[in-house]
Amino acid sequence: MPELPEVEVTKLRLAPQLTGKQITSVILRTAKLRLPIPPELADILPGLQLQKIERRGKYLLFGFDSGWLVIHLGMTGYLQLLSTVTPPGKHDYADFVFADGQLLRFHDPRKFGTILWCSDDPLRHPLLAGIGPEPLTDAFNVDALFRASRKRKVAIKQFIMDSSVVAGVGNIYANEALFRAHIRPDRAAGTVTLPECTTLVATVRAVLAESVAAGSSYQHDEQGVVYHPLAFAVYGKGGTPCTTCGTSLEEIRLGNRSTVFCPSCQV
DNA sequence: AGAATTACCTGAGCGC
DNA sequence: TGCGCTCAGGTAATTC
Repeated sequence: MPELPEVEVTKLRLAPQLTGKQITSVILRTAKLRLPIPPELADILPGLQLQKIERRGKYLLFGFDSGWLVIHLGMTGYLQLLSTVTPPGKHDYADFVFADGQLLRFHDPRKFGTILWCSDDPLRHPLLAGIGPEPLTDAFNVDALFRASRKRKVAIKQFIMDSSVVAGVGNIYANEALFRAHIRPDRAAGTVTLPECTTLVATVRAVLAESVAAGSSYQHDEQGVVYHPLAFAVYGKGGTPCTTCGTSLEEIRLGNRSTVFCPSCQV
């Protein structure tokens, strides 16, 4: 569920609180995430000072002098920052305790998240090496998108959700970007024209950037998922009138993902 | 190679 | 009240 904006906002929230702080202890409560949490984290991290927090796609990268702590929030993960040590709840699977008493807690009911340790460049880790261009940089551009999509038969929505095509675009923002670009999500990627690719690059950037600026479209925390009521034009709104033309929004499934679009506005 | 499908996991919501 | 079912979806692995 956390997509790029949610991860970016998490980074922005944590960086001022934790940068420069030293980790004193690490508590791991399960190794059974989608990938096992490396148990040696509890030995490696204590004593290290957090230098910086970066993001690549939906991965958070916590930089230390001797390596990187890499965290992916999966579907239901979130990072809670507590000012004091408090008893863990049911799905609190990792605690990172800092010297000033702050506690960074990883919570993930569905266990789709990932925690890794990289002793060298995390961008070369197999899970990150194949990630496509960052959508909010020039690396994501019309030329690259157009070229990569030629002769591809997969639906354009699934195409832009492919992390090797562009980083960090999940189901929610794929729906929103295609609505704004007036492109039907079930079109074969190879049929999307150059002008349409131009528009799509712009709308992908726009929906992500707007969401980051708003502090993400939703927050997933101990209170559950909280959506900004007017944040989405189509996501979760199948059967309701299109905000542009009033036509009933259509809901289909693409690659087993809920897909909503306006059959009138999107061609 | 690319497309399609499945697995991983648990909570919420629903029909009965 | 509770059982069984479906859905939610990021990503990797598997199959065709």
